[in-house]
Amino acid sequence: MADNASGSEGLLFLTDEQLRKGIEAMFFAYRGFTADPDRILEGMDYGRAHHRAIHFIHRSPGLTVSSLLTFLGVTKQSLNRVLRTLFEDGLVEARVGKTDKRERRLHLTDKGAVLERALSDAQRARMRAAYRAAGPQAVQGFRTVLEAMMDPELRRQYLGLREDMA
Amino acid sequence: MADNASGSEGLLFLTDEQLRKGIEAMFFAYRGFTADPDRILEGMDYGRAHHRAIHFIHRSPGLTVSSLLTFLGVTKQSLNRVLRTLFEDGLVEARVGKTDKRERRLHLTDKGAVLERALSDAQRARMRAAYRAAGPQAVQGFRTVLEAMMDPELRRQYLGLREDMA
DNA sequence: CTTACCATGTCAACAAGGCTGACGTAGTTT
DNA sequence: AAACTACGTCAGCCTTGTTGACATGGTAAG
Repeated sequence: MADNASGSEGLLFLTDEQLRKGIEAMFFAYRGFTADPDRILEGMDYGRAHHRAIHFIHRSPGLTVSSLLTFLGVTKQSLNRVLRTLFEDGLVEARVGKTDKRERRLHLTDKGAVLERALSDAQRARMRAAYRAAGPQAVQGFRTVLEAMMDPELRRQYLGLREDMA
Repeated sequence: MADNASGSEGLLFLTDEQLRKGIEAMFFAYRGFTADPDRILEGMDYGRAHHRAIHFIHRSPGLTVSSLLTFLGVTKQSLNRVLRTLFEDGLVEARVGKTDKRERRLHLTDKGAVLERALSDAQRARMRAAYRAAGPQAVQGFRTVLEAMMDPELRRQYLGLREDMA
């Protein structure tokens, strides 16, 4: 298929075929994206849901349950099942909020931090390799497209917690 | 933690922080990516697994069950549960292979094609909007990074280097 | 200070979609 | 005839999502 004409001011390149390629790229890449952490978790009593919780608790220490809920986009019952095992196994601890004592602010324990490290090291290794192979120009584009693909609400979440840079 | 020095010939920009943002971008963007088809499927008796099967059958009409299996990366039992309902509802039909009669070559029916259209129209609309907003340069980078992120095996599938399904 | 929300946990039941293991049945190959 | 292959299927289990109802203690507003 000669699908050229993807000139530098680009509307013409948005053929259904091009878009389908993008869709499949997302599908296959996401599989790779989750593969390494999944491999680590397998055999332990944890799964992808635990990984996600651990990730966000690491990223925002002291966040509340309801904040975590909106990041993850699941029900509290679903999250609670996960959190409970993380408490029991001593990977996460909850401290009562200072100003509002109803809140439980979540933190990783040392033990939790160890697992977090292992998981994110694996995931970052793949991301780093991909970034290296693609180059900084491509990375910029990658982030731009992903950002544009998010629901506005989620994009706000994503951007809202950036501490710096663009 | 001043992460500056993200020079233009980039190795230095691969800080953990940068990588973490890439990871979260994947997470949030994938949610958006699946949101629209999910919305269509919800209420019907179908889910994301049906969407994936329909997608690949549409893309490669006449593919065999085992080819579909390797694209999807699930077990035959899992796939079969999905395929069965698609047969029963007349969205997909199987034709006995000409050369090898053990094979069942899968095709969408007209009815199946209608649903495929609805699903992929929704998904492409989002992809198209993101591509437009980001520009062709960014799209190029997007695809490059995603490709680099795939498992080698899956990348081969994606690039279509192994389609001996005739 | 009571009343009404709010943050969180929990019990119960259910569904989708993964998985393993074992077995069956045609059709193909040797 | 035997062995291998493509596919289907039964049965059971797991993770992770859902809804609905209810409990508890903290906060805020009347």
